[in-house]
Amino acid sequence: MEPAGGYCPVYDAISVLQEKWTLHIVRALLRGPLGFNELGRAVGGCNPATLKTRLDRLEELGLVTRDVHSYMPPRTSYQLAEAGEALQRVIDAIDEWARSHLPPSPHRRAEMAQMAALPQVQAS
Amino acid sequence: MEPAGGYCPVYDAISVLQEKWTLHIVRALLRGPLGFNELGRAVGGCNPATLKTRLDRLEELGLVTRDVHSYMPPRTSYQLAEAGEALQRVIDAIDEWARSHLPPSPHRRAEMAQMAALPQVQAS
DNA sequence: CATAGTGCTATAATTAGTCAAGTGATGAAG
DNA sequence: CTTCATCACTTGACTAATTATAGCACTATG
Repeated sequence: MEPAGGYCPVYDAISVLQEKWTLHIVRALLRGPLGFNELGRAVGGCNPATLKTRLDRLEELGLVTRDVHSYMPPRTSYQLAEAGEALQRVIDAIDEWARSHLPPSPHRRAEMAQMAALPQVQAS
Repeated sequence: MEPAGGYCPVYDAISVLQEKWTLHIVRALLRGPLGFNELGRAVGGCNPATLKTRLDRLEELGLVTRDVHSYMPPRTSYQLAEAGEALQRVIDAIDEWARSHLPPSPHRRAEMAQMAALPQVQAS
């Protein structure tokens, strides 16, 4: 699983970032630290097993830090380390690309059609 | 599988880009159009079944165009459409992040160690 | 006292991705 | 002239990743 000629950091980076939920997790944490379940909900339906796997990975890569406030009752918070926050640029780039070049999904297209059909409502 | 509050294009974008091999494919095509097997090799060993699935998806999203030059013998070339090329910004952002914040993989670390010539250690 | 919440973990089932082989025409090599 | 490789894939069997579901030990709320 290597690029044709030699090793490059971008290849590695892509391989990390393409893991399912990873970018969603980072994006959620960019707004501030969250607890485990809280994060799961923010991310939109990632199940706990996968979430734990990802968070462990992100922690070992130094993108995320885990603070255990109390064991019982359990209370933990996850937040981005510096390397994690630096992904803001990547998310921003994706954001910009999405708005200008990604065709809306069927679901969103339906929603937009609905909004367009309704009488004008002030959307700020 | 939706974010907590409403739908946003970034979420959709991330969901597309996190599919395995997708970003690798885009990155390979950024250097110019490629044939099917050629692309598979450039991408670093993606198998044909997955490659086809991804390319079909990218085509339907309008990121990639497929040109069939001849059916038999088969000759096809894949290249980025405008929306695909626009991902250059995203790749660039990942590139920059990778260089400054991603710890080298074990493999690369081994390579670098070798190059940096460990002090007084002779690997024979 | 039942219910919902915390951060997980275990098990099983589903889904996604991989591997190996094959297709059918063609060009190159033996 | 036979064999082999190459092109762009397809097929089917397999494995790895992700999911649903349940549960743990415990607190806080109603």
